[in-house]
Amino acid sequence: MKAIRQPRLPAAARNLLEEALASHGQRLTRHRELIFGMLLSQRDHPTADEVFLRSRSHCDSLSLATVYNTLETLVQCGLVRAVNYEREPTRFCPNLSEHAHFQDKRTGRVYDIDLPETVIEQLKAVLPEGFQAESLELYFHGRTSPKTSPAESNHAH
Amino acid sequence: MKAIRQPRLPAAARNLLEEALASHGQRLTRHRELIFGMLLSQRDHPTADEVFLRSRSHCDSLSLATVYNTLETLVQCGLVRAVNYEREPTRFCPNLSEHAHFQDKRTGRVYDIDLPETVIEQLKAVLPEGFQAESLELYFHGRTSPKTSPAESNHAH
DNA sequence: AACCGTAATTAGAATAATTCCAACTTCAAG
DNA sequence: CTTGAAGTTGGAATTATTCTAATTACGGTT
Repeated sequence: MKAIRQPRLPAAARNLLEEALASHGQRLTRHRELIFGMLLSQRDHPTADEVFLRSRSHCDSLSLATVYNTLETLVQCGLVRAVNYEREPTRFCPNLSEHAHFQDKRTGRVYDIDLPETVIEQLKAVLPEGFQAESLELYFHGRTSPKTSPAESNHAH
Repeated sequence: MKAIRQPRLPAAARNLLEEALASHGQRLTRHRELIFGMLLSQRDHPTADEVFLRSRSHCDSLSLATVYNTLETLVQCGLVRAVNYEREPTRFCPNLSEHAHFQDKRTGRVYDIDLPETVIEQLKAVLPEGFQAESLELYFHGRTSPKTSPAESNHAH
């Protein structure tokens, strides 16, 4: 697991990661740090395979299985959301705020769409008696007009 | 393609099917009629495989490939919606009204949730300039309380 | 610093849903 | 009838993901 030159995670992100892992009884490892960092540094909703390729350049001897394991762990810990469009491979998105997703028909690219708290309330209000939602996924699919379509990453942060 | 005893489709449904197919340059065939009928008669969001098994009992020598083809055709024609939860196999749902889906954590069962027009408007209003949605999928995931949870099929019709 | 036990990682095999393909059949129109 | 396009077929191929069994790393304890 020789790291070639592992990019250091900003302290805030590192703490977030460490605590989220700890609260789920998991250790902070170099791989988890690396992969979480990769997701944060290029927020374009990569697939597991893309994460693998990107991470590989920082750590040889990283296996695809580890990437899957790690992404799963991050999802469990609530640090990352899994984004499933149609029957495309699952994409991953470092969480932070509640949001929906929008996929551009033409490019396949996925964008984050902020969801105001009020809208989320409204959505949950749509459920009949007896249904308790624990999660909610909202997917749009359509076109972006070239003029206004945002750049590669959604929120710099 | 010997039909053993193909259930006849109600005239209304048959017309709907025929017209939707015609408007997309497709023929009405026995298989398409059968499979559409299967979806209508048991609206529990079956997977392709389940549709295959159910249809098999009415038509021997039906192939799984045809089921996939036919379901795809029905989706193209707007008669059926594909429902994708997590990375489970795609389920199919005969359309009619705009609605969301709710999956029960415990049973895995999927329910239709009516979406009032006003809510849909609100949702589309959430999109920033430059995003034009052509479709919208809303997925809930959670628990149903046994008391109030609905029976097998969502809307008798 | 060596030891232990558990957690993490690994490579590769296995799985499962879906798609592809090339041959065959059906059917409507001429 | 023939003909050709559309529909169907079984099986092979693809692909994302999960599983497995073996190895390695690591924190806590002497």
